[in-house]
Amino acid sequence: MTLSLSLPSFSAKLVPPSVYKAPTYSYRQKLQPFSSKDYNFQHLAGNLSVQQLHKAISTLDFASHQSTHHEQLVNCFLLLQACISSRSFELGKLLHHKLIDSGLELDSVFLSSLISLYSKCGDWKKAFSIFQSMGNKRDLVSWSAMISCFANNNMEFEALVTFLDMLEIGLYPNQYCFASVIRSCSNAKYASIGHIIFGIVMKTGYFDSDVCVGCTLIDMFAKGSYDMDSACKVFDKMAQKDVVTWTLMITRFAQLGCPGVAIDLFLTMLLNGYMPNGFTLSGVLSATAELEFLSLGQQLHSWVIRSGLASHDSVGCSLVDMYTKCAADGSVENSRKVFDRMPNHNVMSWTAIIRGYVQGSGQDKEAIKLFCDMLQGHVTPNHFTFYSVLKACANQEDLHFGKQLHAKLVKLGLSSVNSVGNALINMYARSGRMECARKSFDILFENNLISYSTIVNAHVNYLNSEEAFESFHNSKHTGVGVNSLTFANLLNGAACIGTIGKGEQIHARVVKSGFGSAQCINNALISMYSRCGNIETALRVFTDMGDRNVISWTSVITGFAKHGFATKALEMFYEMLQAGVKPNGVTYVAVLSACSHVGLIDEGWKHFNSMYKDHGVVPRMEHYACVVDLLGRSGSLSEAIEFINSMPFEANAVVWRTFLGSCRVHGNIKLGEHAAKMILEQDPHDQSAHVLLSNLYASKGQWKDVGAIRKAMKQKSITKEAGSSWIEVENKVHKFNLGDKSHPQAEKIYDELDRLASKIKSLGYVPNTDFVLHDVEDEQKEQYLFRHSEKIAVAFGLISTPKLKPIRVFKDFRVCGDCHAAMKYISMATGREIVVRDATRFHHIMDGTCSCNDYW
DNA sequence: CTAGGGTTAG
Repeated sequence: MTLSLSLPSFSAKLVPPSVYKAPTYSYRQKLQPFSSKDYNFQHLAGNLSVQQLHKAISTLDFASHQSTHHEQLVNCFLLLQACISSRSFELGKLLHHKLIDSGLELDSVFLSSLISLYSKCGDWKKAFSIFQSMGNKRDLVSWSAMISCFANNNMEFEALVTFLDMLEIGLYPNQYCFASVIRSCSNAKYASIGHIIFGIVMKTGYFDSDVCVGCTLIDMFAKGSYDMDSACKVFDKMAQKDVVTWTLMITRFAQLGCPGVAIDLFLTMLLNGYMPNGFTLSGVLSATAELEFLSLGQQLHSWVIRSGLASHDSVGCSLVDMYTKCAADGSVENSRKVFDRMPNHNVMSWTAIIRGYVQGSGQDKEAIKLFCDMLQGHVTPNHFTFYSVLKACANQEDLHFGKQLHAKLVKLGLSSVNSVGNALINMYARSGRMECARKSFDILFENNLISYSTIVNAHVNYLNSEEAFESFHNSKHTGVGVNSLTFANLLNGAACIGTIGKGEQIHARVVKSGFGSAQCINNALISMYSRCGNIETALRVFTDMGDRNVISWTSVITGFAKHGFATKALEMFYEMLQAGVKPNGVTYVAVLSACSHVGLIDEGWKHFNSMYKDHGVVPRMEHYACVVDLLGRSGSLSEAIEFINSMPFEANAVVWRTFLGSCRVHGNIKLGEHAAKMILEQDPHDQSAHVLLSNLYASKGQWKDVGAIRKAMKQKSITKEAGSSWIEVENKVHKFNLGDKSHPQAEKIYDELDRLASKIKSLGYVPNTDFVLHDVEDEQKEQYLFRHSEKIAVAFGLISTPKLKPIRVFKDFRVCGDCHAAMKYISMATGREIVVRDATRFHHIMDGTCSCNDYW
């Protein structure tokens, strides 16, 4: 549906305000006490409690002759107003039904209020039927009420059409009408119409004279186009301001990521003599929470108590939230105190405290308990509540409760709401139930970037590379709630898989979205390009970005390290120190691994010794593992084991696994067995220990030992995960397993493999059957080698990509030694550059040599 | 009579 609106014909229909006559009729002037002697509505209507209202309405007696019809109407009208202002909509409806039964005729004033009643309780159909039944009794007020009703119920299109219809019949809009119609332009879809109406409002003068109109305009810019500049211009030009205006500006700045500005505005507001109310406080408290500005939060809290605003619902919620977000140690104590002292709890306060337990302290069991308490207290959870509880469930080993919630959510129709759906995806993905995760994704109302980023991350964690981006391809950028973190997540997904095509697409979206300068995005871009094999572009992003932090530097150093450019990595490291950026633990992992990838043993030692001494970074297990790798990889196995024994804490499986890897490379069975023993002591089911040791035996031809390990694995029901390789061609990821024939072009691929085999043999390639891990005849061994997934991926790359482009292959495990050798020959035979990323590093293979110098 | 401001999220 589109709405076309052209300014000339539109304004030609406007009648000047003086022509329009406001109704002279007023209920206020003709108040009379109603039949029941118990209530003097004239005084009480505004202050009736819900119980009193209920009694008054249920005891209404229209048959009584003590008062005239008009007096009865006047009093009913007051009751209706009381119902609306106390949000007792059910009572309001009861009143309406009683009036219908009484047969009293309702005038346009009364009917407009009824439209408002139904509008506010969400029953726009009823409101509309009243409006339609009014026929020619419709006046400006009833039109305004109807427009407002559509705006309230997310029917912007209908609101705008109604507005146009009203102009059509020659009514001139007043401030109420403008406020409603502008509100429906807060939807980004109608931003351009909003600008036209803005122009008209400027001419009418309502913009200067009416605070409400100004407020809706501010919101139109803030909500519809995230355009705080224009919002500020409206704010500055407004002749009249009040608490609401200030509050609006404060909350919008806080919501749009400028909490500092929000707090400044709050102070300016105080300096200008405005008295903040509950809404203001809750807005500024959110800003405070966002900045984790605890001391200001505490000051505001004491002010809240002194000013008596503590009983304000949303202030309580904001305080609960502020204390959880500001607690450096994640404690919920302060939040809990605020929560317990709140006079009444609603969905929001329950959700705030539950969220506190989940996010702050990770006390998931307590969060689930609170959720049950909430249900017991008959408070209905909303999708935010479910979001938090599902997060708590995701951390439980037993998904029983989580599944129950899922069933409940389906019944409530909430499972397709984005935030809930994302929480479900997360919950299932965490426990590896990818099918359930996928189903939760498929039923989402709106597959926006955030849900894509959730499912992509979920798949990435389980290395379902071909599925991860399958859906991303068609994703639409809805822009709703997307922030820099969304993009960073997506980039991380692309990086994990190594799909540079998707990575570039996301990069383009980032640029379009205006998040291009965000530091976390640039850091993610550096990492993405480098992990996808394009270190040059990674470096360019790094050079071009304005504001670099440790993460930016570390990302680029890691990039160089992984690509085997140790000297470049170390140069960057020194440059970073020169720039005055303090290295952290991750930086040292990058530096040490750079050294170990090229065998710079002395340099590595130097940094390991200086990290604490010169930069105060305490070496952790992973740093020790780097040194073990540094020594072991270079063949100094006995030094490595000496180093392990001298560590200040007991080596964990990671360290031993690193060492076992070195034993495999250098063929040392005795030390390898020891390492495997140490790993299995910590975890008898460790898969890598079994596989590495078995491979070590196999390479030495000790088939009996290989068999023994196989048997042991079978007994412990440990399965060997099959390694796989993948390659991206024309934006699609093609994944291959060992001996894979499932690809549609399998026949062509295997033909190419055969051709390659004979071609490279003539160049001197000798199959290295040490890498065949089964005990079979030599001839068969050779065939086995040519079924390796990395060779299949390379062959596919050769037949399906243009000649000049490098072939980028990814493997989830270490590349096999024979494949590595074969690829060097293949690069010679075909003149193609082959880039391989395996579990540990990159290999750039060209003209028969590899950037790793066969040291890896 | 009809209009403006609030919490929680990936």
